[in-house]
Amino acid sequence: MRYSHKREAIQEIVYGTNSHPTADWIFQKVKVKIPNISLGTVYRNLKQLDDAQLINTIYDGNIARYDWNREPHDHLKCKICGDLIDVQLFDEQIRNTIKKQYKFEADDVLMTIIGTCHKHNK
Amino acid sequence: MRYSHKREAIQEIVYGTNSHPTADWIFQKVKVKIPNISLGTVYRNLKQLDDAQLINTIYDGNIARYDWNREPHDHLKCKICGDLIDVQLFDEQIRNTIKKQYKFEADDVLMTIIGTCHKHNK
DNA sequence: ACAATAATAGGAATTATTACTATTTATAAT
DNA sequence: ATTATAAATAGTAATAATTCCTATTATTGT
Repeated sequence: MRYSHKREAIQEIVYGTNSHPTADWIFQKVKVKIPNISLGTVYRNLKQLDDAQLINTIYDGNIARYDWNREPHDHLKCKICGDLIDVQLFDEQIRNTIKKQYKFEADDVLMTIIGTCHKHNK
Repeated sequence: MRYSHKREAIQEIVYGTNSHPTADWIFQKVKVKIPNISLGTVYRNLKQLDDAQLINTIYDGNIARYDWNREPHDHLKCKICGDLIDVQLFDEQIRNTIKKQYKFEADDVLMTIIGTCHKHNK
């Protein structure tokens, strides 16, 4: 993968937020610094960064979000405000159980817990 | 929700497969029985059936799939053949841990394990 | 400096899904 | 049974997210 000024800028933006941004959000941000960048370039580079294991792609409903956090982790999704919150659950335990119980070679455990976050406590 | 011949046919199709079909797959199937049905009708009725808790919507990457199985369960997704396999994991345990550890009122635990299914064993 | 080729802009194409509107249909009231 | 009502529908347009295409530009090895 050859160096590119634009890919670097895109990566910096993903690394600079905890908000699990969408491609379009990243596009809006990067456009401020590099006005002539195109949305296609953002998508292409996000894919390359994902392939290179530099970022992570999360599917939230039917929209892709991007995450700098490469550690195995899970998400709490608040059904009220839509926030995605990072949490660490029992990854290794689950992986091993699955392998034994279901004869399935597990690479990755994707877990999203839908509910209501603490901001909305009555 | 008023009775509809088409909704009944759509529901029967979802209930008649374990393949977690997409809206378009369902549309192709129902069209054989009811040739003048439209894709919009399929989407509208799938949404109504989901709202009425008669079926379940699963987001697989960024495509919606539908499932008759309303029991809390999880999925193994084979990265080679794309199959989604139903499994039962530790739902209650996870739900309770999350509630205590993260102050998050969990309604639903969505878990997908990415890996390689037994069909592809070398 | 230059050649090879990856990266890009800009826009078209694609895919999944939702929205709109005139017409049809289920069903409740007469 | 007839009629009134509002939900359901077909057919199509619109939208949203993403990918594809092609002529041009930029990076990098020599």
